Amino acid sequence: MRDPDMGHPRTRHAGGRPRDERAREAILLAAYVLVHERGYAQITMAEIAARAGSGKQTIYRWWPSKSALVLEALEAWLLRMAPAKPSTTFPAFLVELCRGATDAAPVLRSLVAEAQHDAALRAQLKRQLLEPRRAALRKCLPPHRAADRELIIGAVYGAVLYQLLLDEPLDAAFVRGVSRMVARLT
Amino acid sequence: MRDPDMGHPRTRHAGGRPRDERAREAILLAAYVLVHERGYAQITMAEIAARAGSGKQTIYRWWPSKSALVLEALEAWLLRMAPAKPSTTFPAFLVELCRGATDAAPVLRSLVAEAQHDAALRAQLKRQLLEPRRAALRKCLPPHRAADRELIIGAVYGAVLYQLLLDEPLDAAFVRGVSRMVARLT
Amino acid sequence: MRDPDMGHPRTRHAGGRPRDERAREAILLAAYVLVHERGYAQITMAEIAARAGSGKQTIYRWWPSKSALVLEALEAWLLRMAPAKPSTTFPAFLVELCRGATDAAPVLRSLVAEAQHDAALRAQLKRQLLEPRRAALRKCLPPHRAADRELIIGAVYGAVLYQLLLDEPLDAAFVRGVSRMVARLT
Amino acid sequence: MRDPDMGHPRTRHAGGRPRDERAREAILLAAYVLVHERGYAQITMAEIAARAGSGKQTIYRWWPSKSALVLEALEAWLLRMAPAKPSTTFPAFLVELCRGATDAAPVLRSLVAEAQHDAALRAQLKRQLLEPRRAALRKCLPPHRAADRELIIGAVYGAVLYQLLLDEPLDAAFVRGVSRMVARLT
DNA sequence: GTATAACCGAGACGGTACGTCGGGTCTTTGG
DNA sequence: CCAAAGACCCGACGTACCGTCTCGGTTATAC
Repeated sequence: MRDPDMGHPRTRHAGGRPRDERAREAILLAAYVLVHERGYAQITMAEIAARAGSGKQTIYRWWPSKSALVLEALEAWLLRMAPAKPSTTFPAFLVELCRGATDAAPVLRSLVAEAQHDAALRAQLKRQLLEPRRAALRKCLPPHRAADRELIIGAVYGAVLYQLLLDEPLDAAFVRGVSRMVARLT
Repeated sequence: MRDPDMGHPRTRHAGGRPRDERAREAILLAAYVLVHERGYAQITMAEIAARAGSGKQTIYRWWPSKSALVLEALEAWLLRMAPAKPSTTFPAFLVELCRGATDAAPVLRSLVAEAQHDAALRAQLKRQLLEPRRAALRKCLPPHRAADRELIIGAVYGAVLYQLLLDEPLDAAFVRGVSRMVARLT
Repeated sequence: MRDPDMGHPRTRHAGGRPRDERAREAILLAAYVLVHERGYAQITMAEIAARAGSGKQTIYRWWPSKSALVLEALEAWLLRMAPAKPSTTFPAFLVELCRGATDAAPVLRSLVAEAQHDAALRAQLKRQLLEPRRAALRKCLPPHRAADRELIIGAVYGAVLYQLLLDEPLDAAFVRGVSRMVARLT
Repeated sequence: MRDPDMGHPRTRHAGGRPRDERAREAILLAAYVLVHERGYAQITMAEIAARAGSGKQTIYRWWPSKSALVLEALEAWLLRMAPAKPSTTFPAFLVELCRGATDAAPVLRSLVAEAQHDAALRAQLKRQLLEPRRAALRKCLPPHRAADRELIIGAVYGAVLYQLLLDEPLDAAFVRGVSRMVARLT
């Protein structure tokens, strides 16, 4: 979202008041926190605006919908939480993944849920959230036939998704089990 | 703590007009068909009532919410579609599972989505829909250490869930791949 | 309502269970009391039935609508309260009228109100409630030109209606004033 | 206890989109016209909103109930229809009154009806609609003892109310009759 | 400076669905 | 056939939230 026009280090801003970055951050934070606390469906745009000390229009000026806002709020949060250097072994990767997923669980779940009635959001979710992480996982696995590798990746993310969506824990036992399973497949 | 109707195998209906079974079935069918055709979020309770030739109040008398209704609608539909005898080998089971999941995809997705904002529905979904199918899958797998077996089951259902929720196909290639993967794990 | 078939001292009752007079009276009383206590609009048919210890259908079997029921309930009550012999002088008549109207005020008001959206009830109200009382008043007035007499009657009932509907008292002062006014007109 | 906006003759609109006066007028007009055409009970808030090209919420934002809305709609209509200069003789006043009451009959009746289940509306009706007109009538009558004068006023408005609520005409004959009656009392 | 333009908070707007309520009908069991 | 019970259809209610529009004001560049 907000692809900056490719080459201009700062958007040219040809007159008019510039965007208020403080408002932007306050909105993203408010969206994340509120959805985390009470769940996507319980939160209204008016409430996010009020918490961020902004007006609703300021939100709709920059994000097309509630779901797009929450998706970016999640991305921003993941970015803040990202480790200095990425994991390189599978178990380390999985630990990191499970930790992040557990922390952001309510938001993540809400987004996956919302994406089920919105094909555009679904595509965006895959492109912006999932695909980069699939790529990261790919680097942690030994070489394989491509089809097999993608299947394993699907099984790993699927298992995580299952635990996440059905209230099962993403704990150390889960990590150990999946790691062993993956080890046996490679 | 004694069953009050004293030996009557079914509750005897103690006065008042009995529940109209035809309305019940019409409502469940309408809910399933409409959600399947146009998607959960696009369908209103009023529309389901109209299609079923019933009043909204009749729906709310028996189901507490749209999601509870759609869950029961899905169960009723699955019951109608259930094969005469259950599969016994893993690939046959998976084929059957993928076929059912593909047919009911819009409804299934909606329910998983809705369950993300509703812990009670989530529990009900696990208990009434998932757990029986996990048990069925368990019978198709060779004996294992219990922990490993549950993990494999989670990976299989997770992979299916992933494909289902993210618009990926549950096709023959997927079935072959997962079958091969499971074979290597056993 | 329920014009008794004129000549049969008891309806012929050709087989089947006879009407339960106790239920009829309980319903009329419940209707009157409840409307008197809480007002027409606040009372539901279900509530009247419950208070009367009857079913809703028993009400609808004998009365076509809520307004018809309340009208008959009022008539029954007025009948019970009717004095042994009718007044013959105007002031005595007016005293009696004001007393009855004050006692039954909530019910009377509700009926006049309801009659405003229901032409049939309006006609019935005039025919069954008002016309007999206009006739009674006519007898208390000295002879006049017909047109003048009807106008005076209209002014008297109008003044009472005004006080009744607008929360003004139908007290001794009112009676004295109207009596003096009528005296000057005759 | 000082007017906070310090000399500004009209409230200064302290932020936010100001109330849309066009919507306000459209709603009042729609309410009046619809109630006039089809009757209070047959009209729904949704219908008024649709006819006014507004949303239901916009109505509920500014009026607490259908009856309050219709009362204001009637007042607005009476204001639009008000004659340039008020009548000064009683017969002229009565003609004017009967004409207005006949024109607005369906709306007026509905309001009186509704006021019977709502003490607040009843008070408002008396204060805003009736009291000013009683005062106007007072000026058309020759001096009297106060108690007698109020009684005459009550009888006149009562007679009009009676005709209005019971489907009797407010025609020339009525005006002549009442005028004659009042003449004899003065 | 002053004009212009895009921004900001606030909050009213049109619209859609919600879940509830009550009127009047229908369908049981039982007397 | 009547009575109690209670489910049924229908349709209006008042509320909630979405995403848009419109104010008064603010803060930048452009002239």
